[in-house]
Formats: sequence, C-alpha cells, structure tokens
Amino acid sequence: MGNQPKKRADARRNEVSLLDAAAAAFVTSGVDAPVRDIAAKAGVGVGTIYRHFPTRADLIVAVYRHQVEACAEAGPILLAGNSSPHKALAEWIDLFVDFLVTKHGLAGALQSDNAAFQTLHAYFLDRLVPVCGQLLDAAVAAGEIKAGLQPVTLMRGVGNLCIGASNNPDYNARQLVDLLIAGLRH
Amino acid sequence: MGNQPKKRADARRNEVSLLDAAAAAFVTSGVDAPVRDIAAKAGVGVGTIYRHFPTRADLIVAVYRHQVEACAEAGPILLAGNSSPHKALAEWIDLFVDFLVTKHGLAGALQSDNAAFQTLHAYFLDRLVPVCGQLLDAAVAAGEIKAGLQPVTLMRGVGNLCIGASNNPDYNARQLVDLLIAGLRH
DNA sequence: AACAATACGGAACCGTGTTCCGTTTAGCAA
DNA sequence: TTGCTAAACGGAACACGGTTCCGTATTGTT
Repeated sequence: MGNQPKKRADARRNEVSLLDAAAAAFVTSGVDAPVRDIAAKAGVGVGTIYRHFPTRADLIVAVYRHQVEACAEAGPILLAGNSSPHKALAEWIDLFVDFLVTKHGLAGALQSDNAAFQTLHAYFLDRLVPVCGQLLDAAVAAGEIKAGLQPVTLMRGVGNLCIGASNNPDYNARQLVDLLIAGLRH
Repeated sequence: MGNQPKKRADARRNEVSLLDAAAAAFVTSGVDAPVRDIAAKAGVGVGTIYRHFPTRADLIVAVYRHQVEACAEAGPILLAGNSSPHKALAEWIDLFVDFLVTKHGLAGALQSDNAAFQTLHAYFLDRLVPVCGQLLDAAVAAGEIKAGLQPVTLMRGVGNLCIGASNNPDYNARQLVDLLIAGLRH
C-alpha cells in the first residue's frame, strides 16, 4: 500500500469534486444520472470523468464503498451479538435492504448484465457474499434453517426484490424480503 | 366488438409481419431488441412500427397476450382442481415464473418506471393481480397462510425475483420464489 | 381512370455514452 | 525565475438507439 505514483494536485482535487457531484446526482437522479450532468456539476469536462472512473461502475463503487464496507462489517457483529443466527441474518439483510432502497436505481444496476456494471457486481458480491455465507452457515449449524441456499442466490434475490422499491408506494420490498427470510425456517 | 374501421389489407399484412419479427427478435435479443432490427426483420420502415404499436409496451403486450391470458385462466382451474389453495397458488406462481424466465428482459421491463412501459405494467397487473388475489384469498380463507400481503406486491415481487434469471446460471430464481411462497405459511 | 384516404419509408433529429486529440497546467530542475 | 516535460484537462466529434415527420406509394372506391 501507499504506492500511488504521486498523482498531481489538480487530479486529486477533481477526483473529490467528481465524487461529491456524483453522490449528489445519484440522490436526485439515481445512479443512471447522465455523465454530462455529473461532469457539469463537478465543473469538469466529460473526459475527466472517464479518466478517473473508466466505467460507471467504478464511480458507483467509489461513492458507496464506505457504506458497503460498513454493511459487510456489521455481519460478524450481529452474529456475535445475537443468540439466534437466524435473527442476526434477518437483521443484516435488513441493513442491506435499507441501503439499497435508499439508492435510486442501484438495485437495478446491481443485476444488470451490461458489461459496464461488471465491476459493480463483482465488488458487491465479493464483499458481501462471504458475510452472507457466514450468517447462513451459522443459522444452518444452529438448526434454524434448511441448507442448500447459495449465499450468492440470496444476495441477488434480496437485491432484486429491492428494485423499484424507491419509486412505487404500493410495493413493499421489505415485506417480501421478510417473507423470504421466514421461508428459510424449517 | 367487431367495430374495426376496416383496416387496409397491407396494414393488416404488416401488422402480422411485425408481430412475427418482434417475437423472433425478442427470443434472440430480448424484449429490448432495437426498433430498427425488428423493422428490418419484418421488411418495413421504422415509421410503420410506431404506427401500429405506438410504444414498445404495445408490441410486447401484443406478442405475449395469448400466454398471459392462458396464465390468467389457469388460476381458477388450479384452484378448483386442488384441495389446498396454497398448493394451487404455488403452482400458479410456478406457471408465471416459467413464463417470465423464458423471456429475456421481460421481467426487467415489467418493473421499469419508464413511461413507455406503463401500458405493459398496466396490462399485466390488470390481468393477473385479480387472479392472484383470488388464490391468495382462498388460501387465507382456508387458514393456510397469513393475511396482509397485497396481491400486487406478490406479483411484483415474483416478477422482480425473475429478473436476470435467464442469463445467470448461478442464480436460482425458482428456489427463491419457492422460499417466498413457503414464507407465507403460518 | 381518377381520386381521396390510408399507410408507408426512411431521413432527420435528439439525448446519451464514449473516444480522441489539441491545449493547459503542475511539478521540477537549471 | 524560467523552461521544459509529463500529466491532466476540455469538449468537439462520433456512435447508437429511440422518435418524429413528411413526401411518396398503395389501396379501395366511385
């Protein structure tokens, strides 16, 4: 670590401008906010975006990395603080749903088969699937749920259930997720 | 009924050409197949597509109407032929999943908030939600499941779970749907 | 055969992602 | 300070797909 080849000061400045602008744009227009809008809001040209974040996924990952990390780290903590692994799993999934539901379009982007979102996909799965697997295993070991569900499937399923949750009052993603988790019980 | 203002013969011909071409394109490229491709395959200009099917949703609905009708009609039949309404519901949902999983991108289009898909949304929901509600009510009445789940929520949830199922071997949409339905039980 | 209504084709337009290259600027060294 | 070079920038230009529009062609009728 620490082997950054000394980026220029203006480059560093523009990078944070872009992150700020992207975060703001994502809130108002969702993660599909037009590249030009983000560039304008950051006061840079579109070329600069692509130089710093070659794909949209890179930008999204950069913006949400902190929150994803926090979610990943919460897994073991919930497991340790709960006598029931199934309960810990439910609470952890709840955190994940909280995260997704408040990000317009993120859940959709997460499952898009578009090549540009490959990195996004990979990052989320790499970081969260192991945590999910740990919780799932613990619940199986405790005899609370049946085995046979791949962590990756569960993660994708929960992600999918959250699609469109932010712009559709008569759709209750959380209720469905709860039912899904309930369905895991013996 | 039968009050069509006598469309011209060439118009009728083009309409079936378009439906055939669209059905073929949907199979190979998904329901997001480029308009120009469909027009070319049908041997007509793009203007002709828009004249016959003002929005993409109209085209999709026209292509899949038969199958949706069949699914809707299967609901009451399954209910009548099953002693357990919950089992009937599970089987009906299974039919719906079969339908969705084999249509590239349809599940995604179904929940898109894009205005062009409004009609699609409306058609599917209008046709299937009542059927789903009937099955759900019967299962509640039989004391098999708990009340409180809106039919529309269930339909959307199942639709969401099917997103991306056709192009991702390590994602098992049906397993998740089964868990969801299982979670409904008392 | 002539005509009006209907339908057609595809060029043109628009919005968005992406690339490319001439210009500017930061950092360094004389 | 002043050059100089590599790094970084900006935005025009291109690609691509949806959508519109209007001059032209076809149908059906009189």
